[in-house]
Amino acid sequence: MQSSDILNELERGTEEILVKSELVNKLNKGRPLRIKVGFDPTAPDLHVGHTVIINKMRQFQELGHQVIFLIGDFTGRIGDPTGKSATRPPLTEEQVNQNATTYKEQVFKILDPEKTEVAFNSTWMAKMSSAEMIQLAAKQTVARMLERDDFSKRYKSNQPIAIHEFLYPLVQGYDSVALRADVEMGGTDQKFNLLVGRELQRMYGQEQQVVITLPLLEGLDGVNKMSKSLGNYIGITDAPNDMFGKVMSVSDELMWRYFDLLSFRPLSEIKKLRQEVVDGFNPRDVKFLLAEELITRFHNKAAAAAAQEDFITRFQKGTLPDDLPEVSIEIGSVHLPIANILKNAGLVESTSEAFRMIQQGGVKIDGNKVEDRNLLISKGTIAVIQVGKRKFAKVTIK
RNA sequence: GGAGGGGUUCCCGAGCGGUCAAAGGGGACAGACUGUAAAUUUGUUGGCUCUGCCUUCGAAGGUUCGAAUCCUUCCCCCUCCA
Repeated sequence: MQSSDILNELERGTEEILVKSELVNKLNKGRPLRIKVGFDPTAPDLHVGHTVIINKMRQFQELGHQVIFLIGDFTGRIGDPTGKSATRPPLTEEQVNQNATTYKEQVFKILDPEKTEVAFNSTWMAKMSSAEMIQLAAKQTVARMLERDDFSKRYKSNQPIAIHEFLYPLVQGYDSVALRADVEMGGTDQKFNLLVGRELQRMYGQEQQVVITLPLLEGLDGVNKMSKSLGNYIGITDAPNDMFGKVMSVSDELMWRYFDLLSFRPLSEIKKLRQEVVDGFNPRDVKFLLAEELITRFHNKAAAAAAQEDFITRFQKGTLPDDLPEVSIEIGSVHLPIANILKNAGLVESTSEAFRMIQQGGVKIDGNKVEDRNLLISKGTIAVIQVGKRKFAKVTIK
């Protein structure tokens, strides 16, 4: 591959490369570059939003570079300055190790384990003395810290900023010094922290790392960034059917964004698909392709095909899938009102919710809408109960 | 240390003695329409042994026939001055 082609490949899907000419110089050195990417140890359940950067890491690996998967176990104790929570309860070493294992299992679905170095920043940070920490803190000013977008916003709008939050970028930056990183990648929200790494490296007499930022992927709602707490994510360990459903529920607009950031298809092919949709091809079927690609990546091809078939029988033809979750509940008496059955089967949160669902016509037993909210279900009944479009179970009443 | 502002249901935010399970918005969920898309539209959004009852408005006490609303103490958050 030509070096200009390599650069184009690396640039694809990135938000910003600071500084591009430095990256070119580094690439021309002909040695494997050290590519640092930090991860938070508290959230080891990855969703596809995280994979945007992991895909990029893989790309570097394929080009022969050294990827460092840094687990911020020390930083995790400080708490990232999101403004949401002040301090986090410290994780035990055991928890960190367990999370790290979970991480690896997931990440190695994309990365090559042979070419990945896993590091923990507590390795060097835990040894740092208070005096050294203060020296580190002395290398940046409050004014500089307030340049960070969220800090300045919070400061201006009278939101609290705790002192320790200033330490977070410093520690993250110091990691780059400790690892002698050539390149550090992160989400656009990480830009400030990544740049602090550059400055600290210079102050410690090292060659400065190149900073590459990648866009944050929007969640299923298309508005907020994908996150577990918002529940708008596609988890990479999600079951094939769930993944398929989630991809299908994404808006047409957002689908293209997902193609850009998650698909391994060449840009030219994506462009062609767009044109086909403009010419009248059903976007739903293009979404099928995306779902298929993702499920193949995180599960396998057969699972992808099965999920698609299941989806078609379930939603296009309206029949129920074969592998319904089965629930059996025991009741004390001869029969129980439907509301309680729904609650006991875990199909609704409360009997009040059950009543609401019935009232709104969202409850079906063996395909028949339940009209009577006081309907009694007798012992020995076996029926497929459905609440809304997505929740259903084969319920056995004992 | 001083002065002031504030804590309301998933979130924002009204309410400031009864008509308050608490306006309005957001989100979410359900129905219609669809392509499990968008847009639109109708409705729901504390719990229960459900047309009634029970528990909620930072916490605990108190005043009152009656408190989210008044009083006391406590806890927490923010701002300004020093």
